[in-house]
Amino acid sequence: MATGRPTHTADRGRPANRGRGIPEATVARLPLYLRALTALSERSVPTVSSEELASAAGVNSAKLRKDFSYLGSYGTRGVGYDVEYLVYQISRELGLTQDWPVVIVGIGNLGHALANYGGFASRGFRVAALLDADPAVVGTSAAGLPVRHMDELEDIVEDEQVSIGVITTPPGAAQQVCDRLVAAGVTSILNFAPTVLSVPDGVDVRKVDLSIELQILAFHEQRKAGEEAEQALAAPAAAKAAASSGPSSEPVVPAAADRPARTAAKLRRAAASGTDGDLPAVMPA
Amino acid sequence: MATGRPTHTADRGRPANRGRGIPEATVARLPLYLRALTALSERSVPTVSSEELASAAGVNSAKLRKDFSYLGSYGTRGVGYDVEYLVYQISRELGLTQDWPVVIVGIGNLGHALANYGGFASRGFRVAALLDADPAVVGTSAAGLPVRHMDELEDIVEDEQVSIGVITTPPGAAQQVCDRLVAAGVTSILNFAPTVLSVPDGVDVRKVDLSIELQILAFHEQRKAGEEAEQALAAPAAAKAAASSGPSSEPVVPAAADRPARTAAKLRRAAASGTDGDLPAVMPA
DNA sequence: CAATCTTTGTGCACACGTTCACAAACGCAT
DNA sequence: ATGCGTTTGTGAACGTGTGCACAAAGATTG
Repeated sequence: MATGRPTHTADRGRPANRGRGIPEATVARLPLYLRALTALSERSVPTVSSEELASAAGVNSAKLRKDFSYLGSYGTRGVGYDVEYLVYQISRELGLTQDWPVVIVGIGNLGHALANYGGFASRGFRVAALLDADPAVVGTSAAGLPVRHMDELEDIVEDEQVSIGVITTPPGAAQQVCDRLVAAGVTSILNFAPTVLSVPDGVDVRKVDLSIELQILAFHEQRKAGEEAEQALAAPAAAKAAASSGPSSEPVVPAAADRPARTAAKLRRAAASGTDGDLPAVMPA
Repeated sequence: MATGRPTHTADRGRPANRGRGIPEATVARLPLYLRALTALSERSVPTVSSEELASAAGVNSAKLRKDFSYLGSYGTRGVGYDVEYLVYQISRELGLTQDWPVVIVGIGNLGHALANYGGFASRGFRVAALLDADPAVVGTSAAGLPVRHMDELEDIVEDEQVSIGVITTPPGAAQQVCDRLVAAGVTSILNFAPTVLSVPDGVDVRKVDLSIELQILAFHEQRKAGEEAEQALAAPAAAKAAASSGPSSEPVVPAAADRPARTAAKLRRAAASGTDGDLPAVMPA
């Protein structure tokens, strides 16, 4: 998911995209490349081709080359990219060569888990403080850090120069916490609460929402079930046609036929719901 | 973030987008609308205009109307949309009117947190089982459910007709777990491990990665710091020009000037790193 | 029933993102 | 030094997503 950057105030007319205007889609992929490159670096691989790296990162090689072209020309034709150099360039571009203190607000199950998360400490991110409003939680510790009270938020943000905040509170408290973070000087927020946050210009918000991800998966799952149901209806006729032709012809049976369990489950599901329920069950008043 | 749907096999030439082809971007927003609508429904609001709903969901109203137009024409001109009816239509479109059993594999801190997550149980999603490979974890319980051993995976997926799996294992185990899930019949995977998963056609993967989100925020944070540094350099001249003109004219001081803490922190940060480090520090061999 | 007001649904233009395909550039062997 | 194989960097075509602006459609009022 990506929350678009906040309409970029003071955007003096740049020549379309050159100079420093790295496309948002590219920025979102740089961490992916960086991870793959770091793995290569640990195996002491000196250079890598766009094809190999693209495969490792799960993207198209042309896309990867274009992405890198926005950073400058760091490859060598006929050879590929220097792994170490690319790691450095991407790290620098992403701002990972500096220290990023982060506060986590809301130390419930999720906040606790994030505090312990390994991927946090790496890449220049450092948990500066854990905060919670609940007196029962304040004073306990998580991941070796004490949970401090919300009232200390402003002081911590100022003292530690925190510019990134992570919200893992219940949805009801999220906007309030967000406002306090912003007022204290935080300009980037990662929101795990299922709430739409409103922030002033110049503050970035990205959201992570388990429920939304599952709903998107469910949509595609339902669509797949519907399609297989259609294919199942069309299959007998096709099979019959195939049987009537010579044995040298390609089998016309749908590819899904070799996955009995999956297909069976989906068909049962498609039968259970209306599959193709184009008729509205209730009309509005 | 969005993992594109797997190139949609059997895509008989549809007239561009009509019939059932809801754009991916629209699908990703439907859960957002649904949440806002559910809140309105609980407050017994009968109808809502695109403007109001768009504001609640944090999107443009024209976009929202276009999104709804893909589902059909469920609004009434001059009035707006019937809240209850829209809730039903979106739920049906997303497949939330049916039951979606889900398995969570990897019951560490994060898996534990997700099992307890409230947004899980709602909207038709049900945790069918918690799985882990570690004998020390198997047998314990989380969120009232027993943690079962990985070896039971295949039986559970078949018995409970699970089609969605959530991976919260360490990165090293993710691909292996993914393969087993797919082999067992799971066709949608939500991956929390920082790994690129490869799956056969017809299987959807979506990923959630804290580290990537933070890196994207860091990039924009760095960019903002650089811009403010530029403005700070240009500001004195502008301020001088403003002072020389009459008191009735608008102040030319940049908007950031009323946020001392934020600006100060960023400038310190910009000074610490190269801000505009266009000169490469090391050249490749 | 006509005039007016509100709000939807969508045509259109534009911005953004993706992919193909190929010339230019480089290493290496002969 | 020349030629050959490899791989980058990017122009161009295409597809997707966004937002404006407005006609059409319904509600409402007199």
